Amino acid sequence: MTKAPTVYDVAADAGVSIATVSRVLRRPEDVRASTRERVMDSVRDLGYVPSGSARGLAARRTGALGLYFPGFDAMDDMGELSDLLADASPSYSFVDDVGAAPESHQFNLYFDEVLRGAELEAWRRGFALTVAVGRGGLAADAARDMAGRVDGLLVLAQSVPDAALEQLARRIPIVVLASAAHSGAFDSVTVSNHEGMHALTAHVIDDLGIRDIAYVAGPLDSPDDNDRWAGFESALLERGMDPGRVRLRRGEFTRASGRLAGAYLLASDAMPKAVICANDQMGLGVLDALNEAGIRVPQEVVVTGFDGIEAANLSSPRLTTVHQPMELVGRAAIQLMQRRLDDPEAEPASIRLPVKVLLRESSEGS
Amino acid sequence: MTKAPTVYDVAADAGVSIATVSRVLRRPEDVRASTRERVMDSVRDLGYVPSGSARGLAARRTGALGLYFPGFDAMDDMGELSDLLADASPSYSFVDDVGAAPESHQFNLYFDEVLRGAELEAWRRGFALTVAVGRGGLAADAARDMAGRVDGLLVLAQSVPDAALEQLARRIPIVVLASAAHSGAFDSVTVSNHEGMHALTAHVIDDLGIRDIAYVAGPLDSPDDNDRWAGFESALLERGMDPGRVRLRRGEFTRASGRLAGAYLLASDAMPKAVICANDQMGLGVLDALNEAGIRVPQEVVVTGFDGIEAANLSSPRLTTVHQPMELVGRAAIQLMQRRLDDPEAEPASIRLPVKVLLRESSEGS
DNA sequence: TCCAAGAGTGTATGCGCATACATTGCCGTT
DNA sequence: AACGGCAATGTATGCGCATACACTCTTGGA
Repeated sequence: MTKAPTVYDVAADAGVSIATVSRVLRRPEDVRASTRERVMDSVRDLGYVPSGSARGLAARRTGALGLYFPGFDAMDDMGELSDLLADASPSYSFVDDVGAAPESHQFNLYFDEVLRGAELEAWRRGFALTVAVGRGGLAADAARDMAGRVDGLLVLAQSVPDAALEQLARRIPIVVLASAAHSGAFDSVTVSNHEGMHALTAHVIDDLGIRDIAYVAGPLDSPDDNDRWAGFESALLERGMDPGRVRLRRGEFTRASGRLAGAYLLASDAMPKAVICANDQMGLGVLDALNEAGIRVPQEVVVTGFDGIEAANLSSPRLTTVHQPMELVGRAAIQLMQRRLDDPEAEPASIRLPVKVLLRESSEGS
Repeated sequence: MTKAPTVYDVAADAGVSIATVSRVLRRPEDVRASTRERVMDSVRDLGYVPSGSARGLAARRTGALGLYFPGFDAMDDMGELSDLLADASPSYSFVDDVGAAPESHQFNLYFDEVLRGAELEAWRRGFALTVAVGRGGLAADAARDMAGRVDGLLVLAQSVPDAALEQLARRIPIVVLASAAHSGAFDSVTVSNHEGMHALTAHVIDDLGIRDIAYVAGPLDSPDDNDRWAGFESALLERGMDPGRVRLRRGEFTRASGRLAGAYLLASDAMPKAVICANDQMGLGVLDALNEAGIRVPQEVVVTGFDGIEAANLSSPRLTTVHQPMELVGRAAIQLMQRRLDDPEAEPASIRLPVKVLLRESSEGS
């Protein structure tokens, strides 16, 4: 790891000026083939790697995009490095895991897929992708730091305070993901939460003939949750049913809170004929509770979720749900960003992606 | 999005020199409180965001770390932005998904978790994390580009050609993940593949009393696969069994190839009493094949996997497997990188993380 | 044969910041 | 009263590259 060679070193080695070295790397066709090869040889010989910082500074663009997620709160510390290096603990251990309760990851899957889509699309367009996960009060600082090192910032709903977001928007393009709230002010990508839940609810009522329905909602501050409830509500209203009379439980979008909701329903006088949940995790939790109580799904009660996470495809019975194109959300966001970078004056645009209602065994005869 | 304010603008606004502005941001305690506040006010008023490029250039460090993954090959294109914006397609659709075959994601889960661990740990240490996914022949270029913009590079085994890797190592610190091959040359993080598979195999032979075993291996070029096979092999040898006589099928680490392997075993004269698979995906595929053929697991055949992915916890029967601490791999890698950055002259270190043998229903009485 | 028009290359500059070093002002000492 | 020492701030420079502009050398047409 000797001192890193620079354009000057390469130029000297190849017997050309630094401008030519730069051209060989950025616009090879502007340089005569023989010169180009000579320079490339020097580049290889010296192991030259252009400095991203210098490039970014001179070109006024970094070639990187940022993706900012809301944070996982639970962040238990791990032992420090010294522990790991010095570790004399056994290299393996046995765990009797028979009969363990399945608790799949929290919301992670959602982010993972969005991230993958964004990464994919960013790469295709020649951008690097820098990710950051917001942590409570520091979100604004972290976002600012990030804003300084990228050409554009993708922000997941609720991960950055609005005030901070507007500040940043004065400096670099912002695309907001999964938040209907910001439509109009920023470019944004959302999914058809409303329509999806509406369609699913209509299916339960019209096709399955069920009118005795309970609803398991998510946190009040979730825009997704609001949209889904609105879709559910409108389906009821259209059919002359009163949403106010629906048994409503509110959970945390986790499997555990779904179990609680399920237990609550079990303890009530009469089970509803259908339990519509605002996301899959809670739907799976409800399934857990019902399975445990020996209630047959879907024969006695129909259960549905929302999101289309993998775990909903592996449960028994498999969970009917509304699939969100999460990877597409990430890709679409990058596309919007590209458009914004190409034309900074364009009107803010909003992409609303379609969802798929996946009818599975938790709502159908097997 | 007017012209971005710089230190000069802030300095002028606050009536100080640029050095003072810089100090306020980097070493606030070196500046008198009254001055500091005046500068901070200007920073806020102007919406100043320091340029990461300029900082990186002047300070000779970017404050970012890179994470380089081998690529997903299948990269089907999506419609372009114009399609999405103009899209008049319905906002939802119904899909009859009853009875669909569960095919969980490919290897993604593995990367997702490593990434999460790395992100977490990088954040804690004040680094940004830039991710890139290698794409075939361009891997070397992409890695080089990345190397120019970060202070250190984490590389997953096999994602960058060795020659390119050594080039880059001359410029910035490299930490290799999940590759025993590079130990000694680079800092590296691995898991106890050998020991884990050895322990699992010993359990099958000694505790379950099974000696009629088939092995479903992964690709030949996978170091993980090699290690696991070696662990399996050594367990047999220790017990006087001949690894050469084990029925061996080689797959692609995918569920589909696991199904194929299962079908092959079913078609053979006699089923073995245990099928040990080099990863979970293939183990799940074998389960699929056996379930379909009506073979009872574990009563007639024991099946095991390796990795500890979530899907292996949701199958029926749930899959006995060896859990890798994937998130820890990511975190440990960042810790190693930190150590290397702190002390560039340190001897290359290797962290080998312990695994957990998870005994579940696919190998035990329920 | 001479010149205009590129093609190819070099020179000079600035991107925005961190920081070494210089300068100023203030306080306590002698 | 003069001075040393330190805290606070300013001045000047360079980090490594892209690029506008200047310059030289060919080449083809008149």
